[in-house]
Amino acid sequence: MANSGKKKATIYDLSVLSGSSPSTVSAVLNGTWRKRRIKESTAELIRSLAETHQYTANRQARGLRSSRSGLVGLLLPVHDNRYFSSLAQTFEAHVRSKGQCPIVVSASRDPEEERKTAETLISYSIDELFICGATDPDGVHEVCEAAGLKHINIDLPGTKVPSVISDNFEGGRLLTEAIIRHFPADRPLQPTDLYLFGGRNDHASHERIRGFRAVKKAMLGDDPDECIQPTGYAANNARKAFEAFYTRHGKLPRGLFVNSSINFEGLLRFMAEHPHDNFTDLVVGCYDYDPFASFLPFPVIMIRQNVEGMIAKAFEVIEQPRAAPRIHLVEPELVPPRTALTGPLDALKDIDLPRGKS
Amino acid sequence: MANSGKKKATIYDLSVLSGSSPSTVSAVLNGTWRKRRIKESTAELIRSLAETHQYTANRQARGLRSSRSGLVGLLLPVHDNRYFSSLAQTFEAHVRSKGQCPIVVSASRDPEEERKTAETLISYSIDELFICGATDPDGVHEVCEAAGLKHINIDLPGTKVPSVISDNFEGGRLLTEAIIRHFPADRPLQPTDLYLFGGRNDHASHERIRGFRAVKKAMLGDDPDECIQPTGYAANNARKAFEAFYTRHGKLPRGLFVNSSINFEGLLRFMAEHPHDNFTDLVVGCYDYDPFASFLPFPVIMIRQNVEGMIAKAFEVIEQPRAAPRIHLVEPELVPPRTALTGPLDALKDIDLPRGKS
DNA sequence: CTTATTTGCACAATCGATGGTGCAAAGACT
DNA sequence: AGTCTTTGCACCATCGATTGTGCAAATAAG
Repeated sequence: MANSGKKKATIYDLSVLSGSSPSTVSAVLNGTWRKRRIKESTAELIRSLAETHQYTANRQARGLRSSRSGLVGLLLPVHDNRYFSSLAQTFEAHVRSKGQCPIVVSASRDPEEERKTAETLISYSIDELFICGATDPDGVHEVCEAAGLKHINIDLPGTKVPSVISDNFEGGRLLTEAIIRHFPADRPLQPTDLYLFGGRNDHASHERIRGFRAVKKAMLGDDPDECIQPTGYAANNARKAFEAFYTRHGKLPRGLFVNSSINFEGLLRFMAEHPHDNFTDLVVGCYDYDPFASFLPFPVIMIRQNVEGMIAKAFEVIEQPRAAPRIHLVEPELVPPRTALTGPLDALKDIDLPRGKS
Repeated sequence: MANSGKKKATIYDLSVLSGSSPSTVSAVLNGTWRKRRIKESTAELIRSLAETHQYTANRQARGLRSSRSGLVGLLLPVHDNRYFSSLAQTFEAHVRSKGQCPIVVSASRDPEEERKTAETLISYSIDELFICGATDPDGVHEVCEAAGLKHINIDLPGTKVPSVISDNFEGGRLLTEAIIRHFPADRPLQPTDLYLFGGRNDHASHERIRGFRAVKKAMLGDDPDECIQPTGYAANNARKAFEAFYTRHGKLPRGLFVNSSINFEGLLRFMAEHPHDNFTDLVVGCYDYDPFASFLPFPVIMIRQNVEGMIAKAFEVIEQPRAAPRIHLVEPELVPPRTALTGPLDALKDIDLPRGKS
């Protein structure tokens, strides 16, 4: 670590150096100087001084005065997940393009932590908050509302402000249909061959399950309750559920609808404990996309949510002064097995910096 | 979105309500009140008022006065990556446990953007900065140094302040050895059967390559230069390199050392374009861990970096007043094929909130 | 040469929390 | 009762940038 004693230059330093007042310096450096009829030459002098002294405005002071901070918050369940980190990546690009600074935090899907975390962000006077995948969006809403903070829901809807979410019903339908069609006509899937694992009592799970059941009923004729196993969003819970099924039936279901990649990891954990099983008669549909999962040794059909579309829509809606608290659906995309899609990172150039040191 | 007119309560509001002065309110609510000899009953009154009015201190005002913000920065190359998002997750837990607020941003491995981003964070008066995987750590150092900001390098080392990084040489050695040993004795690997793809002119790549070459030389007797293909950190560049090799030789190398998961994605993209190839005589070693990759239909040996260990070490070192700019190595872990490891998310309880609405 | 107008900028209040200082009132002590 | 402490708190400057207002000097108009 390092911490030299140097301090940052302030408008007062520059005002002394330039022989003008702090307010003049401030106006010049924040762009409002024409309105204040500052001479071009004065502005030029101050700008060059700022340049040589590496002046940058103290955001805390500016924010205190203007009660805006330039910070835009994103509240996630977790970072450590392909879908959410992709949201973070896209979110950051949008925020930075508006000249603001993203502040991304996670709250573990815990309602209490969600509210506390929102409070913390509010104490930094953030300008807007994007509430993503929250277990209790309306709880966070109360907190934002009390602070007069603009906010919007993503991924999981609330009832108080607009929500931008995936069309989970349609995605569930698409995925279920693709799983069923993947089986050959001579060995078709029976209703009890197709199970859904993962998810919980949230809007997304409900919709996906609704889509799953609708398609099952329509295509397979029946839709037994036992085939729905909303085991939550934890790999180990999913693993236990697969294990339990396996113990009871001596095999896995032929068709699996796995709700989210974290539960797919649970399936892997289960498989790791059964190294001699080949799972040849198995088709997995996963509501989430991961390129590696797509190439696993059994057919894996995936859903990729339209992250860029959702973020863009959310930024559009949050700017509308008095938008109604309706749900905006964004269509997800079905990804066939063995597909390597590009992501937000592909937009980056891969630069190489020639470096002096080895 | 929503934005009611309400304002947050301030110490001035509470001072009026309680009949005491703002400084008394401040002292009570920030814990310094005993030092100021405030009566217990006064403190109690103010605390209850703060409670009912949902008071939280304005961090910008506090930060302005104290020239600290409670923000701790993490500068990443990208969010959208299992390794870095796992670092973000672990970082956040550490920061929050100290009562501070994490602010995680990415700078795309671009030296200029890295410096600019650091400047932005500095303008928010962050208290510390963790520089992770930066292409030009010393460039960021200059910026921090000028602002008197404590900072430390992670993942890629700099020369000016301490660095906490993986033992990439050892990791490279481990991985290379495991790849070679994975081939049966009757069909052993030849020197030109084992290629390394990915990475660039950075410290981590150098060390991994050094480990790779050392083991190759020792175990296979030779180590041709052509087997080193540092194609960068972009999936498509890697894909092209695999394609080029394939075009030239009609097959892939039997053994592949893939430097980072993003380049592994490049391999998948290549494979997606060759759906009829089975790639049966192939062993991949990847310097990064991903559970799905671990279960691919060919043997995949992986390296998992010790994220928790690195973050913990970094927090330890950054608190040392005048630590020398040395490199702290953290040992990575070899992960055999078909292994589903647990991650930071497993520490979270999977709570379910019973909700009124469907 | 006056009066009106415009130009160019300085002054000072403000945002909310902090912390040094000062000073009454209450209590201790002689 | 008079002096000395201690207690309990108020007052005020401060952090750095923003912004409404005021006022000279320069210029234009008559």
